[in-house]
Amino acid sequence: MRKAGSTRDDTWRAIRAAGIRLIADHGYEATSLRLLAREVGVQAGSLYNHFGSKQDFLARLLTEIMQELLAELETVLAADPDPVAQLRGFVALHIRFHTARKDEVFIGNMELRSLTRPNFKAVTALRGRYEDMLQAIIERGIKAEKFGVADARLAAFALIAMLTGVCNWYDPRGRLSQGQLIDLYTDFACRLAGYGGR
Amino acid sequence: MRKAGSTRDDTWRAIRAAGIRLIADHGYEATSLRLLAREVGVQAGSLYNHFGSKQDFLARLLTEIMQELLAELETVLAADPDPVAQLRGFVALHIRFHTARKDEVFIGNMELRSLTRPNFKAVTALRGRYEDMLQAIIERGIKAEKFGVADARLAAFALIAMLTGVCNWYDPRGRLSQGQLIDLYTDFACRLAGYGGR
DNA sequence: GCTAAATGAACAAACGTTAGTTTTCAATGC
DNA sequence: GCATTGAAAACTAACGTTTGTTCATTTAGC
Repeated sequence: MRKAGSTRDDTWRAIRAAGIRLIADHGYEATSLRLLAREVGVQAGSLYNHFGSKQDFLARLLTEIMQELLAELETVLAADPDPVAQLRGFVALHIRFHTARKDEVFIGNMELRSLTRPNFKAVTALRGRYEDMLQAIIERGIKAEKFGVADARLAAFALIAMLTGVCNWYDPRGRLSQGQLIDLYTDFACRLAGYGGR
Repeated sequence: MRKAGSTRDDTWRAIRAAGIRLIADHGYEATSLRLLAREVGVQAGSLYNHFGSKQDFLARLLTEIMQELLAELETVLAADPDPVAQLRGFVALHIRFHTARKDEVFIGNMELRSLTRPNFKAVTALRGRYEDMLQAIIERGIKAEKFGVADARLAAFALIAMLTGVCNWYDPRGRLSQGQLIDLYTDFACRLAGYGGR
């Protein structure tokens, strides 16, 4: 049987959207395929027309997220070689991404542990590149005598952790707008990097 | 049947230790009571002599952790009323706690979602008090004209997120010692709070 | 008419939890 | 100091669900 007006892409998008929401709410392990299927409006077995296994599904979600984040970061960095501009761009991108696509980023941080070893390695490799890119910005800023920190790698970790925290509490209807958040966090980031100009 | 030389407290400590390690490694949902029991050297049913349910067990772990962290913070704050000293004390305590008891803190951050509503509310209330205490330090620092930040609440969130990040990657055999970490993060925190003296 | 997407039923395995039984510990009375 | 006893902590076995996944079948799209 095949549903009227159903195409591969439409169904996949519905599965993806429901999966992200359910996993963000209940966690990967606690999200059963039967619940996911019900949310999509389909039987559990039908999901296997769209992924090989539950584990494949998670790996695909997390990989895509990290790849998109990396691609956007590369665009930002290509726009201006100046370390100060790049740090500002990094903060703005990170906050925008982490507020606009909160659920996806949230599971990207929380569900790494649910990946099998090979999938885990693949996704954390992408994450490692992201960290390395921020570290490189900071190091070039130090060479250019714009930034001043004792340990660029630790500063990168501290910055990312600080910025990523927003996806734990951000509420679009909350006290602060996305723009305000970017401004405030940019200030924090510049202070942390030891940037005098601000 | 009762094992030779087994007392309530000994077994509970073993269950607690194994539970923390297993949940930190695989997550709460993915940690079965049979695996936990095997690790303790006991049958699955025997665990119910020590907790009412798996959910009770998790709630107890997370509550105890937060209570201990809060108690230690209160001791630190009582030692010196000066906001600058308190901020330094906060950072040192937080890093010490998050490196020495990495696994416990890790599950304290990750497994909140696995708590039932009432348990969740109880634990996040404790966490809220922790955040409020840091916010209060910052606000008193601003009044004393030692600190300068536009938004004390956001600064508190940013600080805690930054510091809590260490439990995601800290390795006791890693590049930086606990003492070095505290020094470097204290510097970051002071910068973030806009403290000129440092 | 061929392929692709959906169905519904079934699978074995694993889950949290309970019940009844057995063994040990610790306190009591002599 | 030794025997008795009640409670505590462990065992084994089983329960009813739920889980991820498979398979043969049916139907819609190109």
